[in-house]
This record gives sequence, structure tokens and C-alpha cells, in this order.
Amino acid sequence: MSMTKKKVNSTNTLNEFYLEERCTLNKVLKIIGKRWVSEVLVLIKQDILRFSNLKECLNGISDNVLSSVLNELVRSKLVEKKIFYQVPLKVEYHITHSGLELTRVMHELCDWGKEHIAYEIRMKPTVIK
Amino acid sequence: MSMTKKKVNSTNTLNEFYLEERCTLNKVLKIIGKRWVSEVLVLIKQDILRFSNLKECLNGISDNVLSSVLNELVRSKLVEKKIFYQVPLKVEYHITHSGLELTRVMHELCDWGKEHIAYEIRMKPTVIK
DNA sequence: CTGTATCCGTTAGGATACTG
DNA sequence: CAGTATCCTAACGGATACAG
Repeated sequence: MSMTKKKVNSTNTLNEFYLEERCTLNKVLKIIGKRWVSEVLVLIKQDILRFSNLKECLNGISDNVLSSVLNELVRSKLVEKKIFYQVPLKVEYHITHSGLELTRVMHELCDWGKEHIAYEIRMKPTVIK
Repeated sequence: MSMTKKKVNSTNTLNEFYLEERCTLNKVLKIIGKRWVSEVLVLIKQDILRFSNLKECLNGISDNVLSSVLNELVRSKLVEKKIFYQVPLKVEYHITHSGLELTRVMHELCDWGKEHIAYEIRMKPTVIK
């Protein structure tokens, strides 16, 4: 039975059919749609691996916010946490294969943005220094 | 001067360098990262063009929420609103070229999700019916 | 039919202080 | 150095009633 033959408002065919995709896309956007997440991931990809370095790159982020973002990235397996038990304590965050793949798609999102919204929708720029 | 030769924590070189990209990506995620937005856009792409049809496909969404999502999509020029002044009033939302391009990238996000998180990070599924 | 207005609880995000 | 705990506020998402 072809889907296009069914009346749109008689069933939830489209819903049922695309539920898996909708759900998956929601999960992805739930992760990367939060503030700072994409930026932290990209910085880690660029070998900014440590809490203090990330903090100074992310002008204005609070300790607890950066902490929760990193925890969420680890929990989602986009980055791995490596702890060096020495004095002083040293911790590094490394991007995973999964995370790396994601940054590729994020880069495409960015390209889309540069093409379609860069000069249409203005937001207050993040101030450096 | 090569960027890799500069000390990471001595300057904000990386910030300055990627500020444009960071800002653009944030804009994009700010738009599509909100709840329902991606789903509404995809439904419109699939020719679910009217308020009432969208509402019944998006099991459980409130009137005001759907309304604000649609307004935001129009404001961001991802969809166009077409009003037919007749009785009863009829309105259609059509995806723009820009919106269509975006759904392609969203589809890649979805593919990434299916590959990397579908069976790792479980969320409560949206219940149909 | 296609919305807007209002209210309201939850959550996200940030300032600050403190800890191993 | 690398965080956590606490508190606070603003924004988000949703229920409901009403309007063009």
C-alpha cells in the first residue's frame, strides 16, 4: 500500500513511518543543541584538551557549566576523559571516533548557515577579550 | 606564522580564528535545537502543510507551541506562509529552498545518530495513540 | 480553521563559594 | 589544577481559554 494514497488526516501513518527517524534526530539535537556543547566539542577536536584551556577559550563560561557540558559529552561518548594521577592533577579530554564523525556533520550545518543565514539573522556576537 | 607554533594558552588565536564558524553554528543550532522544530520542518517537507494536519501528526503538541514554532520557521525563512483568504480561512506552510537544504543536513545528523547513539542513549519514546 | 493571550511549572544556564 | 555544591533567574514548553 502506497503511503501517498492514504489520506493524511485519517491515520498516523507518517508518524508511525518516521517515528524512528524523528526520535533519533531528537536525541541528536538534544545533545548538541545545548549551549556551549558544539563549541567545546570542536575545541577538543582542535587539541584543546584540558579544563583550564577550554575555559579560557570559551570566554565567559562558568566552571559548573563547563563541567556539566564535559560530563554530558563523556556520557554521550563523544569525548573520553583521561585522568593522570599526579600532582597537580591532570585531566585530558579526547574526542572519540563517534565525536569526530559528528563534527563533520556539524561542519555541514555550519556551511549551511554561512550560505543561508549568516547575513540574515543577526545575533549578538560573542565578545573576545 | 603557523597557528600550531603558538602556545595554546598564550592567546585567543583559536577563538579569533574560528569565531565566525562558532557564531554561525550557534545560530543554526539555536534555530533547529528547540523542541518540535525539526519535526515540523520535516513534516512540511513531506507535504503536511496545514496547521491542523501538523497538529494531529505531532501527537500532543499544544496550539501555542505549534504556532510559535511555525512563526520561528517563517522568521528564519525555512518555510513560507501562504494565506488563502476564504471561508473558512486556509493557510499553508511550504518549505523554502533554504529549508530543504537544511533538511538534507538534518538527515545526515539523523544518520549519525542511528549509527552512533541509537542503541546507546535511550530516551523515553514518543507515544503514538 | 488558524491561530493568540495568559498563566504556570520545569529546566537550562550562570554567579559564587568551596573541595580534593 | 579540576572540578562540585548551592543558589538564583530567565527562558522554555505546555494547558487552557479565547479570538479573527
